[in-house]
Amino acid sequence: MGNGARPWVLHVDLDEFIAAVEVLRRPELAGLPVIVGGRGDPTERAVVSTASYAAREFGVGSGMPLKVAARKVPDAVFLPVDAPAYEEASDQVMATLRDLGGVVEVLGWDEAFLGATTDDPEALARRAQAAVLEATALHCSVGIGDNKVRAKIATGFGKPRGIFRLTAENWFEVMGERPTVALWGVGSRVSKRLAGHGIETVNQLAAAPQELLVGEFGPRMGVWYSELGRGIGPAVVDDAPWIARGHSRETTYQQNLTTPEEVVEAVRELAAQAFEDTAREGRPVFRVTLKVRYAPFETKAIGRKLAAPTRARDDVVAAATELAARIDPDREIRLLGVRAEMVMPDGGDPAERTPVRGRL
DNA sequence: TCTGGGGTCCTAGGACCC
DNA sequence: TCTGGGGTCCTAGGACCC
Repeated sequence: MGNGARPWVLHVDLDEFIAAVEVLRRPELAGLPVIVGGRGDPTERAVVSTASYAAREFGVGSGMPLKVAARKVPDAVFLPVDAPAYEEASDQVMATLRDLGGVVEVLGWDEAFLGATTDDPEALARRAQAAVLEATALHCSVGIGDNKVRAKIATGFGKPRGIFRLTAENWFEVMGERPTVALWGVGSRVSKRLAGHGIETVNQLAAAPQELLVGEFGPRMGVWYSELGRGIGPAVVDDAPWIARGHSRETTYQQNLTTPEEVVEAVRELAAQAFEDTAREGRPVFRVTLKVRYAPFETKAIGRKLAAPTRARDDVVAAATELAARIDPDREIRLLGVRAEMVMPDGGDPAERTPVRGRL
């Protein structure tokens, strides 16, 4: 064989990342049900960030309300979220991956794509696992694919601590009979809309006429879902530094806000905080958006483009305050958020953007 | 059973202009 | 009295991800 080397996409995903970082600094917690979320108080309104595998055996998972988790595992260890600690561990992991010689595209605290040309992607995957373990004492799983979609989905079949390869060759064999919601980028809503057209499985999505999907989801998402069903997706791993389009601050109140005064005060505070995040980057704010969650769970967005881009805190706070007047004062408010956008939503050439969701 | 906080991107539809 | 077609910009809202 002259050279079987070809480009591969690896998706590296840390196992129970946040819980694992906590266990590293508190070894006595190893093997116990550990649940990290909110301020670590399971009586508060907050959700699970990560549960250790021991806790997952009781049915606890990310996104679950802490109160529910506590009911399932009353003697679990509940810990508060410590973002700086996870960022530090994450930085170490990413630096280790970069040393492997490929292109690293960071997706979040605990995952990254690794693009490399090799004739033995499994060997590279094992090297990545060993290097990360040695540098950080953290375990990870690796998905190998001929594009990002397949690599990302493959990782799930490798967990924990494993490696799985998913390519055009075994795509339908592995994914064909699975429900569409198993696809990266298809959630409960889209899977229900697909089911409305009789599309329940990946096989059925792959066979569906593209015009049908475009009619249902629009020109971009329709085409995207059609390709997703066949496992088709972008294969270019891009290590360009990530630049945030905007920053937001939001808070869920332990007691619902009930008076206009409380609401305005909260909005001003959140706006000032969101402004600080943008100011730190020295970029102007183009647009301000308010997010309101009325009890029990109805979300509204109220936004406005600024007359002129601004770098002044007072402008951002004033715009948010003005928008706050449109919040219904007769309803109970359980969450408020303010987002300051530094790039217009339609900024950039749409043709250059791939609708892969989930970038941190 | 009760739902975080940080993001990204897409679409529908109204306003406005020629 | 009845009533174009096309384009752009903007807001609201939806959906998804970690």
